[in-house]
Amino acid sequence: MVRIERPRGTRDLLPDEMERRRSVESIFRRVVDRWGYGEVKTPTFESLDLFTIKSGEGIIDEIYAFVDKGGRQMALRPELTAPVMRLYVESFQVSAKPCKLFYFDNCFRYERPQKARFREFWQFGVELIGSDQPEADVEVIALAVEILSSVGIEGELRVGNLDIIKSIIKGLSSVEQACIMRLIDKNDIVGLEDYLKEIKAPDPLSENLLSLIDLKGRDALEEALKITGDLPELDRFSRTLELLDALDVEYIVDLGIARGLDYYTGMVFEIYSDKLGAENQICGGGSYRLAHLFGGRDTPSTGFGIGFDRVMEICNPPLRKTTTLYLVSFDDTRTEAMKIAQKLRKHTRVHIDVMNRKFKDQLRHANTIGADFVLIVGKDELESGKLTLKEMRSGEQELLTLEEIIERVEE
RNA sequence: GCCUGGGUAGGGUAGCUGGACAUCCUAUGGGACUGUGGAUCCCACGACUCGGGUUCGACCCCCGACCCAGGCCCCA
Repeated sequence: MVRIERPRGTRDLLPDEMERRRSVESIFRRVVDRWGYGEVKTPTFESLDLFTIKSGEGIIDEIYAFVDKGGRQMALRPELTAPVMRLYVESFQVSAKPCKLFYFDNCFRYERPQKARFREFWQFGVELIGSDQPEADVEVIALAVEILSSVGIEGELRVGNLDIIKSIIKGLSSVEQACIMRLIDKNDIVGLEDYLKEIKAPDPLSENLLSLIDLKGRDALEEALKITGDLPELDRFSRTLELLDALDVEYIVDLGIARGLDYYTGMVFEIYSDKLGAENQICGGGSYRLAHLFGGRDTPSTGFGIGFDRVMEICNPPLRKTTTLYLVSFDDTRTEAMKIAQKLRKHTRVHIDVMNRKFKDQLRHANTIGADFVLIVGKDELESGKLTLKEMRSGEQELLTLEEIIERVEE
């Protein structure tokens, strides 16, 4: 017999873990609801084109792609921004702006699995569509920060801006620009220097670029101003940071972050945790333009995706404690016991023997599964109209009516 | 795709530079035990990741694959 194994990079999620995940999920949902975002769900697979148009070369070779029986090129979604924007173009283009959407779904990437990196993983994210104002950028950042802090995660927020970098290299070809952005994203400074020499970029450009991406922290903006001169993008970025300050959102300016996906335009941000291993980014986002690529009008948007599995690695969500009742019965009282169990399930969690175990073994089993109470439904009890409720922890028991029992277990 | 370290019952382990039915703990199911759990005892269940090679003989040595953990890369 061949044992079928779980596909590489995937996980089975067992009841305890699912309970933790549902707890975090419901906290996240509550936050985005308070901010007025509506949930959307898109298909698990889409046309391959949706992801190859603008997500960048990087994503193509890690996509789960296949040809369906009709000969169509399809792909399991590697991320959700593109699908949500496709959905937006189809359904929300003429709706009131801004359009505020959130999602929580699984994504697939063909990568080498390691700590907090899987081939099937979950993303919780939002897209704020229709505004290119700093206020929109700030709302999205602040929301990301609040979602994470709602489960006790205080990550390191880094905020950057691609417009500023792009203003310096706008004279270069688009291929050269893309290549430069990729090297910046990789933080490959040596590679970047080599590349600038290779394409014979003018010296001032190279110098400016290299010093710009090196800017980090408080003074970054002023320094950038010295390098680039007055730029409208700089003003906007300044306003963004001002608003973050006003909201007491802590951040580090980092003009060296570039993001792996090619569709980002202006503001970009990433949130890191020091509690994870090599895969320490728990959130990434920024402003982008995608709608026009999917047949819609050119529309500014801002969004982020949170790596849900990474969040689960580092947080301890509150778990709801439900009183567990184990109903012990005998051959001659089984039917009645099952009826009683049905009634009690309206009030709490109830187990009943389905193994035809003997009395003592039922009790033993109630103990091993951690039942809070055992309710004994025997002939004597049924005749008296009361049932024996035993508290497992203390071992104390008493005869009570069904109503009294309900009152007790609902406490 | 690359690097490092690993794969023995459901979980945890012992055995090994080759020798008979692979050790123990735990979990699970049953019994001792006819209406009072956690203990104890007994029984059952259940594994050498897979495929080659070397050998009279491989869990052990060699090669490869697969999978796992961690790192590179990339990302969430």
